[in-house]
Amino acid sequence: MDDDQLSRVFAALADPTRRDIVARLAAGDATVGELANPYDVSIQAVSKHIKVLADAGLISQTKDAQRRPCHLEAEVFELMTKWIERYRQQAQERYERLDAVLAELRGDERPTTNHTQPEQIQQGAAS
Amino acid sequence: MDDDQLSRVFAALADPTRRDIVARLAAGDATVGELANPYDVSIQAVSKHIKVLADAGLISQTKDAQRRPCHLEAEVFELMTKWIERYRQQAQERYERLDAVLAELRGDERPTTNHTQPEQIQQGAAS
DNA sequence: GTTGTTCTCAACCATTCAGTTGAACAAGGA
DNA sequence: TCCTTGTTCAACTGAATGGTTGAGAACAAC
Repeated sequence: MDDDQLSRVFAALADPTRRDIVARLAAGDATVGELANPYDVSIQAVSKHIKVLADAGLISQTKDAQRRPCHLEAEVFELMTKWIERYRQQAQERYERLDAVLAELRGDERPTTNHTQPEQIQQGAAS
Repeated sequence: MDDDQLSRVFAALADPTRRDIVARLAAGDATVGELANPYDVSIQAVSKHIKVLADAGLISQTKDAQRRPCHLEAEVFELMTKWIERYRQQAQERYERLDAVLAELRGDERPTTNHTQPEQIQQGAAS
């Protein structure tokens, strides 16, 4: 089931430590110990993080004696990008279409940026 | 803090119900009740999901009498895409570079697909 | 064999999270 | 005014999550 994998991928990347591990693996393969070094937490904790990433298919591990070098798998990123792009584009198109409609209704030529008339509720998202 | 927002966005999309809500909002704005309709869970549960999405900045809500129409915010998707693309490209480049090196080492011309020699460990990721 | 290294597994603890029910609030309609 | 509708808040429950420590497996080196 692809849906489940997508959930695992997003969940895996929801953790800053795991995103950091991914970032470092992008620069080159590394063993569990090497990856664990920069962090304050135990090796076991990092090992768990790596397992989460591997279960999501974001990384793979090979065998080298006692070592378990981790390798970033680029393909899964495309799965994510595809999902995101689909809805981003749809939303973007709707946005532009609505702007055009609003502009036409007012006999205006320049589409406005403020597409929703009622007042906005700001309840979170300190961006 | 941008890092925290990225965590919230990924965490928000790690839930299939919330991804579904996003998908439906991509087709057009909808109230909480409308969004809750298709699901078996209570309206309160969906209201919570919507709050998570709003806190992540993925959607915004406006006021219409008692109603709270939800609107998909396309900009945040770009934040994600940017993060993903950075590491996907790095990994891809490394992958291609390694293939080239391996090919050269063997005096080969055609780059192989099997870039890691040791046996792969398959511990998860039923893709 | 014994020792040291690298990593994972198991059990546990604290926190977070997705769901529930019940109450409250805000706005429109009788 | 009272009632209904739409939504959120509060308190609770059970499951999942991120961390810990301790033990053990697998391998290299002595």
